[in-house]
Amino acid sequence: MTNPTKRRPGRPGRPKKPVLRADLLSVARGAFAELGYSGASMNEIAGRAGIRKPSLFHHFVTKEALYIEAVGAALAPLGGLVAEAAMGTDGFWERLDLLGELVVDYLGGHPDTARLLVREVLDRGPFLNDGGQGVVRSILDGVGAFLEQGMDEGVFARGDSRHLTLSIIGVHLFYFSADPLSGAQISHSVFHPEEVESRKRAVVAHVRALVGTPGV
Amino acid sequence: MTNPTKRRPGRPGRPKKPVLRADLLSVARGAFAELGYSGASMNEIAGRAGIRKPSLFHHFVTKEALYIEAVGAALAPLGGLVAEAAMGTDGFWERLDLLGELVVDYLGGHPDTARLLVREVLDRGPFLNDGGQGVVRSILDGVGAFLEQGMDEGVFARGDSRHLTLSIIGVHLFYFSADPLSGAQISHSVFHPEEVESRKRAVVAHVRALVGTPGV
DNA sequence: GTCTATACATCGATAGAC
DNA sequence: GTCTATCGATGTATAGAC
Repeated sequence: MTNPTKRRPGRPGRPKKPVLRADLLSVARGAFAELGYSGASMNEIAGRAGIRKPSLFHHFVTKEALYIEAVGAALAPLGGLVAEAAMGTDGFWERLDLLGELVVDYLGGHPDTARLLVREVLDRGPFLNDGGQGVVRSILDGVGAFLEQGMDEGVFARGDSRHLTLSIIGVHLFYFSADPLSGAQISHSVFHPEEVESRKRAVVAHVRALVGTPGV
Repeated sequence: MTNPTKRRPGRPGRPKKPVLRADLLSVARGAFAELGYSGASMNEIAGRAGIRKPSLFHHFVTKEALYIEAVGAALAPLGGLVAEAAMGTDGFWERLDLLGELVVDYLGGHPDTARLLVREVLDRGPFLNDGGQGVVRSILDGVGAFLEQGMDEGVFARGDSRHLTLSIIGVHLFYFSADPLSGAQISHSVFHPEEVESRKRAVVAHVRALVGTPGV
């Protein structure tokens, strides 16, 4: 065991360049989005980041802690967008369009987010109920409250805001989470800036049409 | 080892009542929908079915084979619905409404299906490209072709059928795959017959609104 | 057709050298 | 802060008794 003459290859030592915590979170986000929580192992994530598994455990005490921190950072901005739109001073339709554009920009600019969010919903993960007072549920409730607000103002027909909210969220999330299925017929990825602009125009029109639906 | 006098508890033997293959597939479907492919172990599935792991391997040579057979049976009927609607002789709007109602009825009547299908898309599983000539892709293409047909007939404004198709599918799938998030504000599950009827009315109205969207 | 027992890989997580 | 080495549990899959 304690044989100082026999040196094994790849002996430990001082790291040339310690990896940044933010880089680890980014890599983890990609792995969780691609493989899911169960499918993404700590060994896989560490390998993608260029370090070994125990080094990853040095930065995050458990796999769950890594997941919560990685996904939480990706989801938080979405709640902010909804809250901003609901508190705006413009007319309802202007705020509705703006919210749609901001969400598409965000999901289109951060390719892991929609996939992560949908996985979280399917898995009934920690962000549905507890983690940070339920980020996912707050996003959902925020959209619902925003739509109720428009109904209260008499801007559009009163309908079932719950069905409307879930349909709108479905329109937003499925498209970006289903890549490359969504982009099967186009030349470049759905996350290409040009395609994000195209989707943005479509979503704004679609959401306007949905919200204009007579109550059912 | 070979001690005939010492009998262990729970020794093997003839099964009282052999489990049916269809029951195993049903149980596996539920487990894959709930836990995902990686999260659902053969041990877990066997346990839910009331047998042991090696007995499950006797019916299905690998975990992947079990998954493919279980999910394939759940997805196939959806493709049939789309194909039927596209070939109908009624007017376009009638066929559009009927397709929406049939799909909601199917997804609402088979609680695992939407969740399985969305997981398959997120995982880029075997049904996206190969398994049975790409069931998922054929469903997507079928809806797109149906919409193009309506445009060709001049029934509604020509728009981007790709965006339209993906938005409509998002409306259908997210709602049922996000249970119980979708049913957070209602008293009973989204799969309760009464709630399925409610969703059906909403979806028909939403899809009509989406399809009536001016081209973008 | 079901079982016990087991092979072998990988899982999350830890110990301790450097 | 990174590493090698290892732990115990669990993963897929198999052998062979009944």
